[in-house]
This record gives sequence, structure tokens and C-alpha cells, in this order.
Amino acid sequence: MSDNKKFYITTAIAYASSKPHIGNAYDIVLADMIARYKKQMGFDVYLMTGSDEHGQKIEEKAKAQGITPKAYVDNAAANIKAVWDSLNTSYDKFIRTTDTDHEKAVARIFTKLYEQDDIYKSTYEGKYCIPCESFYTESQLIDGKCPDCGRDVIDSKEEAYFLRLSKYQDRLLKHFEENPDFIKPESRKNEMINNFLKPGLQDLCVSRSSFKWGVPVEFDDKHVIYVWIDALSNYITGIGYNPDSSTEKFDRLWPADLHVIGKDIVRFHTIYWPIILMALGLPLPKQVLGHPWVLVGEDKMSKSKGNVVYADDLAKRFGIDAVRYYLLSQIPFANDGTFTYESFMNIFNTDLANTIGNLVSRTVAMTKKYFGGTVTKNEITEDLDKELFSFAKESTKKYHKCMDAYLNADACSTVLDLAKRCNKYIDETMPWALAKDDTKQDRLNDVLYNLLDCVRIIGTLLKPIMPETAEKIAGNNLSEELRILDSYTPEEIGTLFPRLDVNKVLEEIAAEQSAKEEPKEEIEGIAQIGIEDFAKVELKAAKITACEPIPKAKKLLKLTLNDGSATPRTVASGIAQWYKPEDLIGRTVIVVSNLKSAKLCGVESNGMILAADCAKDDVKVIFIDGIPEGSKIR
RNA sequence: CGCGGGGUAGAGCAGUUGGUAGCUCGUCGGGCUCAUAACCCGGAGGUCGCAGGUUCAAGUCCUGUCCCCGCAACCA
Repeated sequence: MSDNKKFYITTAIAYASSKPHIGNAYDIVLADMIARYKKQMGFDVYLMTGSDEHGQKIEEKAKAQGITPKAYVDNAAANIKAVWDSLNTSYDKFIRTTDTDHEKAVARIFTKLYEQDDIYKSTYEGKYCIPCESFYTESQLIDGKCPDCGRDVIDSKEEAYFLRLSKYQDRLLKHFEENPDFIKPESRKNEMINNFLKPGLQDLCVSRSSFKWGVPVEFDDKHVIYVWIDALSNYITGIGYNPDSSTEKFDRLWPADLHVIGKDIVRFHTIYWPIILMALGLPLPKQVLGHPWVLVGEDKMSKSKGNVVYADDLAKRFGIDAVRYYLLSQIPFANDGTFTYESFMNIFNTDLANTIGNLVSRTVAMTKKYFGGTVTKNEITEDLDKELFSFAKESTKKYHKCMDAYLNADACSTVLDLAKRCNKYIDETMPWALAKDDTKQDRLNDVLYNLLDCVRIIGTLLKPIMPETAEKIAGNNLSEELRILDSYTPEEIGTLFPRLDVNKVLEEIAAEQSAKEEPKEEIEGIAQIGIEDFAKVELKAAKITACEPIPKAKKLLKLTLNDGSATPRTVASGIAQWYKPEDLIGRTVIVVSNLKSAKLCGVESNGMILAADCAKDDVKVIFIDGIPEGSKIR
């Protein structure tokens, strides 16, 4: 075992219900970059990632495919791993929540917490609406009645296990105050404190009895352990924690130095997870980094929107390092970043091909052409050289500052600036002119040496970001020290990043997408139904008799319908963006009349009206004017 | 008055502790020819959402206001 300081870093584990898209991949790439950087800084790094494989959704998906959940997640985990590997990520361990040692440890953790009364069995207290088959908390009730249908509720109970969050609330708040860097970026910390801690924490339900695919509670097999304790615990079980007997590895690595996660799960990592650890008597992770999202266009990526971009596809098309560079240089520290093929290729051509690739290319070419491949070190005398080297030194300094603060985009641009400075240096020194003058051969040698030296620095700095490229550029001479080599004999490395013809590639992509789209589209996501399922849906014609906006809601309109029955029907519909009340009154629409009622922004909605998603951001209600209200539609 | 994040050149974004508004792409002009039609220099283009205020000085602090976007807690 080395004496180096350890650095234990984790990513969120990916949910094994579908193939991870480029946004999910950002997590592991970012963590990998940090891990590689820390390694270079002499830390003894351990990077863990993995997959979260339990839960109702997976149980259902497996069922829909007619396979066991285990078979389903085996496949899914392999997919996730394949994507991670396609990005050249250097994780030390890939944990799966279905690993037996994890499952055992989780079961023990649950039991331990139960035995020390941090978890208690309770009944899901009381307010049950029989027609709605739903439980509600006191605070959810409206005037003591069911918030959905307004009917009376009865006191009812269903047993479940709860984690006492409230008990640790003050301790957690204190921890936040004493460790200002616990959550990064800071804005997310304020959100947690204001939204969750200050109003007071409610105990958290940590078991489920509505599905089976999970770690069973040891002493009560009607229940499985719900995602919180199961998934979050991976950070400790993956390195050998068990309440009964932890390994030496765990003692060495824990507490984690950094959890890298998406901003959507900051709450779980900065509230639930610390409290679980406190209850277990373990130290808290040193820092949680909640990074922003990668958006496609305006939207969050989702299958139903058909805008999913996969990292391995991108890597195949443009190269691994290009994808890594794009993610690490373009996604801001605090705001969400936007992916488009255009911007991707733009960055590729500008930063990678024109600036870095071309610099390396011209430098190596000149060395070969003018010096047969070898240049040697001499003393620096010229001011131009001194400027170049001091710029390189400054860049290195800045780079470290950025990297240490996880400002990866800024770190990237620091390296880019150095490459640009080198390109400028070539213009300033004009090696091709020197080459023509026999008396200036020494000067030419020095110029090329200086350039190759800076290129080596660039390679070194790029290592965590683009490992393969760094290797090609700097070979075995990775070091930030200037002028440590007596000579350079660069090898021919070919074109690092061949310039892309943006329009051509866009056409290719469009062609491939349209070829793909037709056959698939949602077959995976939506199960086929039989006629008997369809028959369960009751559709009726209904005339809109009144319509008004709902003050609190920007998307909803409140519609009053005459569906042929004596009582008017109220429906809330999310079409305010496209229709004004006066456009709707008097028109006839199709209403799903046996949809369970729901409360939306304070309005009870009984049913929904049919509308078509014509395009992104274009919704049209289906009007059937002229059909008598109440007509059954089938 | 639920919480939070945004509104900066045609587009996409930077702007820690207040002191001449920057970057990439695009655009216009010049230079160079070692290099991946790449590189280097220069120009045009912004009343920093709007309105007030503090200050010798505000994109940067305060107040008000208008838009855009996320999140709202066992979704039992």
C-alpha cells in the first residue's frame, strides 16, 4: 500500500431501467476526469461507479418482456458498463446493487438501524380514501376530506418502516454550517436548507410492500428495502462496509472525498444520505458536487421526445476524446448545458482540429522537415521565448486552480489558450524564414525545441481530460516541468482530429436517424394492449359549457363540460398555452370519463380531454363539433 | 407574496471581492505559407431585461417591475 493520500470518489449509480444517455454519461466522465487529475497529483485514487438495479419500475419492465428481473438487470448493467467503457473511464469498481455482498450489507444496515431505533415500524397513518384507494397525510387533506374526490376518509393503517430524520436534523444543519464546502455549487446548499431543513424534516418511509424486487427486510419478509437505503449505501458497501465486520479497505477509503451527482439528486445525497451515515455512526462524505444537466435543445432528454443522444454513438462517430472534451469544456459549472450536433462539431473543429491538432501537426512537421526529426535544448536568450515560457507557467498555475475547484470548463480553456499562444509564437518567430537562412539554424532549433516543450506541457495538462490524445502528444514525458528534456525526436502521429465537414455530417446523421426511427419508436416503452384493456376506457362526447383559467397554474384551463349527464363535469386540462377560454366554449370534445379524479392546482379534475401532440410545442385539441353530448365513443 | 436559477454583440456563453465589457462561431479587411483551406493581426457589432437607488465609480450592491426555466418533500 502506498503512503499517498487517498481520494475516494464516486458517481451516482445509474438506474438500470434503460440505456444511459449522454447526460448520464456526463457524471462518469466528470468523475473520471477528477479521478485522473487527482491521480496525477499523487493521490491514491479510488473511483467507484455502478448501477442501481432494484425497484418497481424494473420489476415491471422485466415482466413486460417476460424475463426475470435479474436477467433484465444483467443485461442493463452490461449496457451501462459498455457505455462507460466506450468513454475510456478509469473506474476501479463497478458496483451493482444486486451484488450479494451489497444486498447482505444493506439488509444488515437496515436491521442495525432498526435495532437501535433509528428505523421504526409504524403504520402509514391514517387517512384512507376507499374509492380512490389512496393514503394521505393530514397535511394533504382538504377540509379533512380526500383531496382527490372530496369524500370522507377513514383512519386506516398499512405497516411500513420509517427512518427518523427529524432526530438528526439539527446535527445536519450544523454540519452544513461548519462545512461550507460540503455542497457545491453553493446555490444548491441554500436550496436544501431553505426548502427542506428549515421547514423541518418528516420521517422517511424506507420500505415497500407493493413490490418484491428489492432487498428483503431481514426480520419481516413482507417488506423490501426502498431505494434510499439500498442505493445510497452503495458508497460504503462497495468498499467493504458491513455493520458486523468491515474490511480494511473500507477503513482506509471512507469517508468519501467526493460524491459526483446530478443536481436532481442533491437532496438525497445531502440530507438522507448524511443522516443514514450519522445513524450508522460513520463520518460524512467530505463533499458533494451537484453538476448541471446536459440538455438537448431546450429539453431534458427523454425517449418519448425522441431526442436522446447516446455517448457511445457519439464516441464511435467522433472519437472518445472528442466526446470527453466536449462534455468537460462545454457544460458549465452551474447552469445546464445544451447539446447540439452543430455546437459539438463547432467545438471539434475550432478547439481540437484547428487549435490543438493543427499546432501539433505543424510543429512536428517542421521539426522533421528542417531538422530531420531531432532538436536539442539550449539556453534561453530571446525575450519572445521568455514570454512564451512564462505564459506556459501561468497557464499551468491557472489550470490547477480551476481543476482544484472543479471548474473543468475553465481548465479546458486555459489549456486551449496555451495552444493558441503557441500558434502565435510560430507566427512571431517564423521558423520557415529561419530555415532559409543558414546562419539562423541554431535559432530555428531553439524555436522548435520551445514549441515541442510547450506541446508536451499541453499534453500533460490534457491527460485527465483526453487521456488518449495526451498520450499521443506527450508520450511518456508527462510532466509540467519546463525544459526537462535534452532533446526531442517527435514521432509521426498523424492527424489527431480530422476537420469535420459540418453539413455533410449533419446530413449523414439525419439520414441515419430517419432510417432508424420508423420501425422502433416506442415499441420498447409502451406495451401492447388487448381489446379488453381498451374497453376499460370510457370515452364520451362532451360540450364545453364554461371555461376559465386557473389563477395559480400557467398551463391549466378549467373546463366545465356537459357530458349528457345531469351533473356538469369539471376537467382541468394542460392546454392554456395553446387555447384561450373563449376558443373553447361551445365546442365538443372527447373526454375520458372514467379517469380517476385528481386535484390539480386546487381544482378537482374528473377526466381528461383528448388532444394531439402535433409537434414539439404544438398541441391541438380534438374537436368533434356536432356530435351529441353524451355519445359514447368506441 | 412557495423555493431556486436565469435574462450581456446575429447565435452560444464568460464576467471571483464594484473601477475602461470579454470568449467562441458568424461577418468585414489585412498578413503569412510550416500546418488539418488550417495559423496570426485588425475592424464593425452591446444604453449588460426594464425602472429607480447607494457610490467619485455598478453588468457586478440595494429596491421595485416584466419575461423565461427548473424544483416543490413515502406522487401511500
